Amino acid sequence: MSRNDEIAALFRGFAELLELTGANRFRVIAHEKVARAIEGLADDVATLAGTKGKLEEIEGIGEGSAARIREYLASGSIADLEALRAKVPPGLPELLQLQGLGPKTVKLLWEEAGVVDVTGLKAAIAAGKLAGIKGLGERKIAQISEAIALAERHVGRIRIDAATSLAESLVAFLRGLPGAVRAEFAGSTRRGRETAGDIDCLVSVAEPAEAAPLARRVESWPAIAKVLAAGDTKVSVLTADGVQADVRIVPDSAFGAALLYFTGSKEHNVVLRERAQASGRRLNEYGLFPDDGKPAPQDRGVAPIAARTEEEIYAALGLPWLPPEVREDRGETTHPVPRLVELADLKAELHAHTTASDGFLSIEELAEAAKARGFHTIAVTDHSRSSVQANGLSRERLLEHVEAVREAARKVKGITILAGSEVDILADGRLDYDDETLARLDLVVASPHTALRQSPEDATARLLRAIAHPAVRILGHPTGRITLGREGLSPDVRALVEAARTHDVALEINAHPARLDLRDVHVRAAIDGGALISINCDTHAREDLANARYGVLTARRGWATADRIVNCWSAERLHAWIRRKKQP
DNA sequence: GCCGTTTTCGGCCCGACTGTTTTCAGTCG
Repeated sequence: MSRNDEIAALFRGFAELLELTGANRFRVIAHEKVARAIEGLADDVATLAGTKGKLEEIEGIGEGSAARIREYLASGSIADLEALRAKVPPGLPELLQLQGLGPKTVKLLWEEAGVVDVTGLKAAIAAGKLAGIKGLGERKIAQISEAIALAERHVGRIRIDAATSLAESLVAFLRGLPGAVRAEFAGSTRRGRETAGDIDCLVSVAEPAEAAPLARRVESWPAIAKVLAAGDTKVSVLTADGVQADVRIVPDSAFGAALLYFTGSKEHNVVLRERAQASGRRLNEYGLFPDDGKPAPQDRGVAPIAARTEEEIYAALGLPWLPPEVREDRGETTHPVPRLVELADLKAELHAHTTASDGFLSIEELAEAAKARGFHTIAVTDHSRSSVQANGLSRERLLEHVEAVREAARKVKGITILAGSEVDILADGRLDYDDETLARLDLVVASPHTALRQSPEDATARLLRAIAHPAVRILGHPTGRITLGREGLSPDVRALVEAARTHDVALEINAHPARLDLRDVHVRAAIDGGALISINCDTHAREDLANARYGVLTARRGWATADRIVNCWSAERLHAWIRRKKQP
C-alpha cells in the first residue's frame, strides 16, 4: 500500500470508530474528508508533511489532522486513534459493512447483545438473543440475516470494463420498457473511474404518475438475483454476479437535474449545492429552485429555474458544462477546464505485441487492425528477452523481427509500421538490451515487469534511470499496478514527471482496464508538470484496441488535452518526435 | 474537525426507502 493509501485508510478507520462511539457526525465527516483528500493527492503525503504549512493548504485538512499525519509519520501511530481503538472491539467496524447496518444499530447490538463481530452476530441471531431489544423488530432481524448472506455473495468493487458493459446492458433494458422516455447510466462509471462499487442508472417517464408502474417493470430485469429495495421512484437490486445496481425513475422534465445528481461525485454535488445556496437557491435531483426556506420545492409546485439538461443547470450556477470525468472536486469549479482529449483524437498505437512474443496477431494483421481504426501509425513492440513468461525476444530474434517488420511496412499501404520493442526495465534501472541493439529500433517503450515490490526510493531511482536513457521515448505502465489486484511500484511521481519533461519522454497511460497505469491522479500531475502522455492499448489481440476508450477516460480524469498526448499528433509531428535524438 | 468578500463561532447538502413507529429514526447514495 502506498503511504497515501495507508494514511487515507487510517483516517477512514478513525471516522468509523468515531461513528461507533457516537461522536459528532460532522467530526466523522471531517475525518472521511481528510481520507478522500489524501487519496486524491499525486504527491507523497510524507513529502508534503516535510514542508511547513503544505498539508494545511489542502482543502479539508486543518491543523489537527495535519498534526496527526505528522505524528503518524514520525512515530508510526496516532495516540488519539489508539485510545479510540482501545475502547472499541476490533470486529465492530466490519459490521458496518453489512447492508442496512449503520453505527446506531451496531452500537445497539454491541451494548444490548454483546455482539462484537459478524460471527457473534450470526450466533446471537441463531440463539434468539436479539428478540426483544427495543428498536429491533422481527423484520429488522430478518434483514440483518439477509445482509450477512448477501455480504458473502457480494463481489465488492468491479473493474470499469465490467461495470460499463453491465451498465450498458441495463440501459438497453430500461430503454425497451413501455413508458420509458430516456435512460442513461450515471455514477462513477459515467465519470470513468477505474473501478465501480455499484451501477447507477436513471430512466425517465413523461408524467410523475407513470414512475411507480415503471418501477415495477424494472424489477423484471433478467440479471436480477435479488431486489434489495423497491419504491415508486427507486429500485435497488443485486445481480446474479453479485453487483448492486440502483435505478432511479424521474420525470423527463427533470432528467438533467437527475443525471447531474446521480453522476456525482458526491463531493462535486456538495460544491454545486453550496454554490446554489450562496445565491439563494436550492439544488436537488429535481432541479435548481429558488430557496424559500422550505424543503422539497418540487412537491409544492415550485417551478424550477433549471432542470431539463445539465447544461442549463451549470449555466444557471455560472459554470460551463463540466465533463463527468472531472467532477471530483479537484478544482473544476474554480479553474477553467480545457477541451479534453476525445477517443476520436487518437491516431496511433505505440505499444503492441505480435505472435513473435505473446500476442495473437501477425505484424500484418496488427497493422490492418490499427488501420481499420483510422490510425496513421502502429508500433510493433514485442517483449524483450527477460520477459521469459511472455516469450521475450533474444537479441538475435529481435533483429530478425525488425527485418520482418520492415518487410511488412513495405507491403502494407496506408499506415506507418514502426519497429520497436517493449524493453524491460531491470530492477536497477538498466535496460534489457545493450545500447547498440536499442539503436537499431525506431521506438523504445521501457516498462517495469518484475521487482514490483521494491521500495518507493528504489522504484524512483530505477524509473529515473530508464527515463534518462537516450534510447527511451515512452515509459510504459510506469507503476506496474494491476487494478483490484497488485499495488505495484510507488515511485515519486513528481520526480518522474520532472525527469520526463526534461528528457522529452512520454509517460504511458496503459489503456487496458486491468492496468490503467498511469492512474488518473498521476496523469493530472503529469499534465500540471508539463510532461507528455502516451495512451496505448498494449495490444495483444484485435479487440484490445477497443480498450482505448478507458485510456481516454483516465486521461480526461487527469485533465489531459490532445496536444499533450503524442498519439493524437499528426504523423509528421509524431514521427519527428520519435526520430529526434534526446539530449544526453 | 474544518472553515469564513455576511462569520474565529456556529454552522456544516438533500431526498428516498425501510422498519418500527403513532410522527420518526436509521441507513444509503
